[in-house]
Amino acid sequence: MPENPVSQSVNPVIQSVWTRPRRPKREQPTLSRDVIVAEAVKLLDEEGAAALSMRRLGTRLNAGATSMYSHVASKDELIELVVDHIYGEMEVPGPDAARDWRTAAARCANGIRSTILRHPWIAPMLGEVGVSLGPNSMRLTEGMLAMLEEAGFDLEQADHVVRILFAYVMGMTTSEAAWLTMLARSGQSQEDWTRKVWPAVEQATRDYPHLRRRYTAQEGGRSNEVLVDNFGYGLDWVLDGLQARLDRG
Amino acid sequence: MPENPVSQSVNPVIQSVWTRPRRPKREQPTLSRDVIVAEAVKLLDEEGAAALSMRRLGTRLNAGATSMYSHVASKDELIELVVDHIYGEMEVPGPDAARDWRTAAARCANGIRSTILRHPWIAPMLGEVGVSLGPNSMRLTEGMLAMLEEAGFDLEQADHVVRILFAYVMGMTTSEAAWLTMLARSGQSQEDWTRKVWPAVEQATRDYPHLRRRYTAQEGGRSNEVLVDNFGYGLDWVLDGLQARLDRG
DNA sequence: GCGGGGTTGCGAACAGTGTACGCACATCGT
DNA sequence: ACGATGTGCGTACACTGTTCGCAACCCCGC
Repeated sequence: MPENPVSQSVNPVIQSVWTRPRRPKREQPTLSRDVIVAEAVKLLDEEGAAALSMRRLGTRLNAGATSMYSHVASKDELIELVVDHIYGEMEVPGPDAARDWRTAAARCANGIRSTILRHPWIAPMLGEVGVSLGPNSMRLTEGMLAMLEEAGFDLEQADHVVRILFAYVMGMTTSEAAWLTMLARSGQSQEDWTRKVWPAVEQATRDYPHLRRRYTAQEGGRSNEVLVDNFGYGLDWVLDGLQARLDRG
Repeated sequence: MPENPVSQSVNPVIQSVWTRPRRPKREQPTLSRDVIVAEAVKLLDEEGAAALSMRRLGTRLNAGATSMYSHVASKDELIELVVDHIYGEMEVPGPDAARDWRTAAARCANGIRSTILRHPWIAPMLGEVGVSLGPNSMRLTEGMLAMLEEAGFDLEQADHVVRILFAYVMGMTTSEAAWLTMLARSGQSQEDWTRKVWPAVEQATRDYPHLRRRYTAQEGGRSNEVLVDNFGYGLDWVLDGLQARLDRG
């Protein structure tokens, strides 16, 4: 029988138009921006930035490779949405936080830091996306600006402060996130990894005594508390400067 | 005459073994790590990060697509080399800078900033590469550490300071670089671009009065001086905190 | 009822990617 | 003179993002 040349795709032997399984009924639009973005975040959390491809995302959603393009214009746009989704996880300073703006700012900074460390793949994306008009990112800066103005800064000062604060947090957290992702990619523990590259470090620091002393001092990698302390120090310095500026008028 | 089909792959008709042009004589090894990295930097400067592909790089070097793999293990490794090459453009504080560590640190920070802004594509790469053992990156941190210890900080403090300072500089400069690259990609001037997206901004800031006031206040984008001032403020704050810590012991 | 827009899903196809493999050749140490 | 070594490169493979056109479904006006 049937060399039926109707073959319309993978399997050249097609039984008949009548026996061919109909496409599964569409109960309701299964795809939407929200579920796409949510699944992308899940994929990124589980497998990292390199694993995000439209095809993989599609199969995870039981969808075809190109089915997302009705809801999202391009992969870059998807990434912008993902970034704003993560902004949405960050805590916004409430309106009454101006009473103690200093702890409110520190709290917000720490919140941003831990959000990024929960999704370390976001750090390079933040560098590529830059300033965005996403609603969540705007909510965050709006909250910050409002709090600072309430606390006595004028518009320009508050603008500077927000920029400086965010820059510090992003810079500090980006390097922590890079360390985390490299560790995750190697699949080893901190101790294993440092033990493994130790000879290379020793050889590379041959001509750099201070660096060598630094590495030997903190052998086995920085512990989490050390990192938090380090983050807190710099944050305090920035907030000190901020306070001085506020007192000065 | 000279339809000399130099290629034997594209054109299946091969005249003869004898008439086939011999491969051009190799005068001397034309490829090396250095020329590859240098050309990669040039390509990145001219066309941005998205344009860097092994094939394009190869053709720019009059080489085949895969000829670089004798000198460079992978594209990721090439990027690490490129990053360290850029580190090499940054000014390292000299040994006598400890006399006035504050201006030395500020000078170094400004140097890092302007180097990054000269190569804005590097910002996301710094986020992906993280800490590296490249010689130039080590020279820089070694110089910083040495200067700070000379100035009176102990090892641990100097470590903190370097990390905090770099974090601030990277964070601040990354957002500036992102703005620059987006501008370059759109091919428009600051004014054109802001004018063009203004309605979108106006609509997006409907519910965010502080943000809207901020945008309207600095309409037409931040000028260069404003950016430098902004960078300098935060830097001063960080250095103030640093100074206080030094005075306290 | 019953068309017909408009939207959503998707298979195929296209141009372009990083890179593994193996062959041709040049160079060099013996 | 001859193998060992290392460099250049054509080919090939598995993927990538994205376009296009077609099929199926929804809803809305008749």
